Amino acid sequence: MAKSDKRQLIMQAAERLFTNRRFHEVTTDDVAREAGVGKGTLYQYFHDKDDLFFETANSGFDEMCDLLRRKVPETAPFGEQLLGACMEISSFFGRRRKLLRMMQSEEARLSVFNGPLHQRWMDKRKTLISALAAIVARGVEQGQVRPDVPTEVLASFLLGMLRTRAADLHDADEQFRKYEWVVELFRHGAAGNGQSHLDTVAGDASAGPTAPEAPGHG
Amino acid sequence: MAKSDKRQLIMQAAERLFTNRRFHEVTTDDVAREAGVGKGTLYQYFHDKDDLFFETANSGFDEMCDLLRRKVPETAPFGEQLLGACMEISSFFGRRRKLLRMMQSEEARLSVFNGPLHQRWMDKRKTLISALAAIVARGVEQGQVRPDVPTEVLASFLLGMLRTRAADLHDADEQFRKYEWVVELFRHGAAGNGQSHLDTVAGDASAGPTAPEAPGHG
DNA sequence: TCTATAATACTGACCAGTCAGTATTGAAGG
DNA sequence: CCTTCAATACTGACTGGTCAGTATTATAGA
Repeated sequence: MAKSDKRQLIMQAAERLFTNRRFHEVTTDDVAREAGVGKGTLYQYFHDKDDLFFETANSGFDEMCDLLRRKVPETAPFGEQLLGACMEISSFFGRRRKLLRMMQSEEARLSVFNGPLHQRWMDKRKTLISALAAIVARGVEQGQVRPDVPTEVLASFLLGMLRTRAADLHDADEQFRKYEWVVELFRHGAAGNGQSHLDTVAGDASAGPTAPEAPGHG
Repeated sequence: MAKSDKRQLIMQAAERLFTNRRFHEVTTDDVAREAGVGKGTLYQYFHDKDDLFFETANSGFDEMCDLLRRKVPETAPFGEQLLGACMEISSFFGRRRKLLRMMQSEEARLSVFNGPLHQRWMDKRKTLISALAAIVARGVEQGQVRPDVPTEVLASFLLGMLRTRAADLHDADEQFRKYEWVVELFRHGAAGNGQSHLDTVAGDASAGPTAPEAPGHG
């Protein structure tokens, strides 16, 4: 087994555990057992328990950036890109809801300090925001997005809305949990125009973002 | 000293510590010392360390609901209420940024489980959302908000946008951190109308007349 | 042989919660 | 006023268990 494989293996095990219990409720023995490796091996790949936790939480950004890069067609028109990106992120948040929680929790913690970890976290985050901002920028070029707000700011709000959809609307009417609503509200706001842009979508149940948790762990 | 005073005292000390370090990095000895009480006293007012943490994080909702109730005029027109509510919440998130983080972190944790604490948390949260939803409902009545999305859903997105503003836009251009932008984007979306509603805020807006503006918050 | 690993034993720091004892309060009686 | 007493609030040293990280040994593959 290659080195990187084993590192992956450990992080996956860590994710299964850390997403279901708090940091101090998961022991390194637990992680080693779950991963099927010796306890000492953890320390070959990670400096300490904190490092393992951080790396695990941090990995979510890489995965999202990957998704956007692979799944969103680079040359599509703005509307299509926006919808595609939101679909991918929504789907990710749905599949990996617990990882999202773990990321939120870690981000909340790190934001209090100014250490090197905070910097690394913000860099990763910025990469994701930039990817979204690039799409928004196309919207500006094509005259579909207001040019008077920085694209990064709009991208932050968009990501925030997707987060809200995934995290806070779990009990809301399924219809309004659809990611298309996020796009609709992001583009046209709550005032709307008295006419939903989602006529073709409202009754359609094909969207996937409400799928059950992927890395389930009893 | 009355009983409730001491309880307050302990929670304030707990907030100071828990907002700067993680749960497992704060000892009950720390809290007792910070509060200036004996360790045993903690256990007179809180069942255990978890209880103390929960109560402390949870208190933020009460404070926000209080603010909305006291500061937002009940009979004002929709636009004014919306702006007022956003100002109060933004201000709260600014003043108590670390408590916001603590709340996020706790919410992230609780959402993984289905215990009674989760229920209590969600109830408190719902109270806040309902208060916002009531304002949004006035907007619907007055024809200023689209009637095809439940007010609670819109309220969730609004709260999410305020959260994004407070938590994620800390490095953004100060101009776009103004809570008025949240209101603007919430109402009219990223597509805008090619004309900012925030003439006094948007630096490049060529339109002259100034809109009435609430004072900036600290 | 050499390297990476699993398995597991070990240790020393750490800490939540307890409880026996102390301080404070307030009421009742003189 | 002072004293006594009971009830309540409070304290902090102590304990028993926990656990991160290290050391050791044995094994397997290159």
